Order: sequence, then structure tokens, then C-alpha cells
Amino acid sequence: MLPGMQLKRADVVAGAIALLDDDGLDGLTMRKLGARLGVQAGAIYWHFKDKEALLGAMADRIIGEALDPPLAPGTWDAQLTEYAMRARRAFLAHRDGARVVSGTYVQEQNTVYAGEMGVRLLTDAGFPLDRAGWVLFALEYYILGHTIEEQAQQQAGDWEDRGIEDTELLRAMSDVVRSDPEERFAYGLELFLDGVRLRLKQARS
Amino acid sequence: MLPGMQLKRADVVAGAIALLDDDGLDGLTMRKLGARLGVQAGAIYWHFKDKEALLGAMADRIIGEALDPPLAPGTWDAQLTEYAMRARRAFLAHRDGARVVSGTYVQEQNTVYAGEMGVRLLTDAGFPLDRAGWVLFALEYYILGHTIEEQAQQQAGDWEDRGIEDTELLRAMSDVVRSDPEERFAYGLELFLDGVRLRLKQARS
DNA sequence: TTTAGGATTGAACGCCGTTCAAGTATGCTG
DNA sequence: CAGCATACTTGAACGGCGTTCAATCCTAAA
Repeated sequence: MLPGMQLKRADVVAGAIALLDDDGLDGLTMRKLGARLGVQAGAIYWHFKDKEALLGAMADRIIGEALDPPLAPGTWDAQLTEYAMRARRAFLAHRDGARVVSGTYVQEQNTVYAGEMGVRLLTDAGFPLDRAGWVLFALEYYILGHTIEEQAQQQAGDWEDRGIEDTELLRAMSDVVRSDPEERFAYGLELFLDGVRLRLKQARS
Repeated sequence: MLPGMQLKRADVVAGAIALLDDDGLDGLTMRKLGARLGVQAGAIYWHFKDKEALLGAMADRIIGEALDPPLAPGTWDAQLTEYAMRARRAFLAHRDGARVVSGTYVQEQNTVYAGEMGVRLLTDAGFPLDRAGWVLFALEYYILGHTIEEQAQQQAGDWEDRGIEDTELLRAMSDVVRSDPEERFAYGLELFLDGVRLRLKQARS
């Protein structure tokens, strides 16, 4: 909590994220991180209990990038769309970013704040508190799942190279992978939001 | 492809899944798997190029569990719901099952078959081929994201233990985690399907 | 019985996360 | 300024990991 300490912790996280961007999640080792910080690997363990705690802090920082600057005022669905788009961008902005966020299950500052904001958005729109939570969680599952697969595709070889039968259906699926991921993301998001809008109307009538 | 070979490969996969169930993904090591199969670790590398290939085969086997027996005939949305529920159950049936499926990006038999089936379902319902692919992918992202988080929660400590401020909103979120996961899964699925139904109506008119 | 591979061994290589006694720097107190 | 507790780092080690590979065993066809 002291400024000196927090700064040091933040430095470790910054270095870890830089290393993540360069070498990916598999290349993110304590020794390499130590070297980048000009320090032995063991020294990191004074700042973080273990690697998982460090990954948690990294995840929270990545989520934080989606929250700044604050969302512009607007309708609940426009704001939710904006948040989802920003979260996707923040995850994709770092190599294996989605896997880092998905792999950790922490409740740090930004993570909690994002949750609060989302729930408030939906309750203000008229959703009951519990359903708002469910909706928000479902949305987050979609964002995470989508970005994880997006980043997995980036690294893996292309879809169609293998000598698999050239069905019309399979061709369609390889077309899916080749289509613009952002557009695809927005499409699935709209699908989901349509369902939310429908339920909101039903709740009001 | 020869029967002898395939049997051996299948044995390795079976042992690997049993070990996964016992010790989790982090406990799934080549040495322990070798011990379980009564063999040295290096022997596995005759059957699989590396650990990732083995994990791919495991993922395909888990997905296969969701496809058998074949879906009962019915409306497209009933069938899609049934498939999603089965996929969720199959993932949850194995420790870290969702992470195993998510972590691999392969196109093996069952994975491809599941995709074919889903696309056919939606095109038969009246969706254009490309949109059917998008819808199916979005659905899979949701299923994966949801089950990954479900299994992460199972292991991690409870949500509210930490000394975080007891906001009404935060309380609501911890209630979410405590609610029945299957019901929550079905809710998000219905949200999504409502959007699909809406688009289907629009496409027909 | 010989023989050609299919299948496995056993040992090693380099790397990993983590621990810890021992050291060094830092900043507060008197 | 001196003393000292505390904050931080070192350097080496531990056990375990995925993977490789020459040597070896096993098995089924000739």
C-alpha cells in the first residue's frame, strides 16, 4: 500500500506484460522476467507470493485498460456494446491476453470495478439485480471465449491446410475463420443483446 | 490407422483422461501417465508427436462424449439447446475438461463432426451458410467460456471471503456465483437463442 | 530360425517454479 | 552521525517438467 512498494509491484507487472508481449505466455518465465528487470528470479517472490499471483495482477491490469477512459454516457445497450468492444481490444492488445485473463480467478481492483459498472448499467436499465448479474456473466463468457479462440487461431496454422474432405459445410467453416473477427464478434454480441432487450421488454410489460 | 495402432493410441488417450480426472491438468505429466500405463515416459512419444498432440486427442474424445448418442430429432432450437447442454456436461465431466478443450485448436474427427452438425442444423432452419457458421462459433464461445469459469470457480476459494467492501452490487455478484450453474447456463443460452430466433424471422420476412 | 521393423528403455539435456540462508541497501530513531 | 530494524536481493540449490535418442527388446512375417 505504501507508494514505494506499490511502485515496485507495478514495475514488476509492467515488465511481466512487456515480456508477455514479446514471448507469449509460455515464454513468460520468472528467470526471463528477472533478467528483464535486472534482478534474480527469486527476488520477484518478495513482491508476489507466486507466479499465479503475478498473473492475477497482470490480468487486472489488462482489464483496467478497457475501463479507461470511463464509458461515455448513453443507452445501456450502447454502453454495454462499447464495454465489450473495449474488453476485446484490451485482451487482443497483448499476446495471449485472453488466456491470461481467463486463467486467473481473482478479485482485484479493476475486475471488481468492471463488474460493479456492468451490473449498475443493467439494473439502471430495469433489470432485477440477480438477472443483471447473470446477463453480465454470460456476456463475459462470450467475450473471453471469443478472444481466446481468436488468439489461438492467430498462432495455429490455417484451418483448411489439412487433407480433410472438402465438404460444402467444411468450406463454410473455414470461411468463418477467414472472416473479419471484429465483425464476427459484433454479430454474436448483437445476437446476445437482442435476447437481453427482449427480456427487458417482457419485464417491463 | 491400423487396428493395432489405433487401439494403442486410444489406450494412451484413455489413460491420459483417467489421469486428468484424478490429478487435473497441472498434474497430467508424461511421467505420471507413463507410470499409469506401465511404461516409461519416452514411450508415449512414439504414439504422439508431443504433449500438445495428446491433449488434442483428449479434447476430441471429450467432445465425442457430447455427440453420442445422436441428437433426437426436433426443432432446430431444441436440438441446439440439447447440444449445448450436452457439451457443457461433457466438459464438466472431466477435471479441467473445458480448459483442455479450449487450449487445443485441432480439427479431429469429433470436432469436425460437431461443427458439421451444428451448421447443418442452422442452414436447415433457414440461415444462410455464412451466418450459420458465425452463430455456431458464437455459441461455442459461450459454452467454452461458461464451463471454463465454472471449473475455475469449483477450485478457487469462495467469492466473498476477502475483506472487500460489502457493496450491494458486490453482494449481488457473489450471489451469482452461488446460484445454480446449470440454470445460469440455460439462461444465457436462451438469451442467445432469442437473438437467433429474431434474426431468423427477419430473414424469412 | 532368421530378420525387419514396431515399440520401449534408460539416461541424459535444458528449463521450469520455488525456497532459503546469507548478504546488502535503505531509511528511521535517538 | 551512529545504530539498527526492516526492506530487498543474491546465489545456489531442489525436485520436477517436456523432450530426445542410441541402444534394446519384442513380435510377426518369411
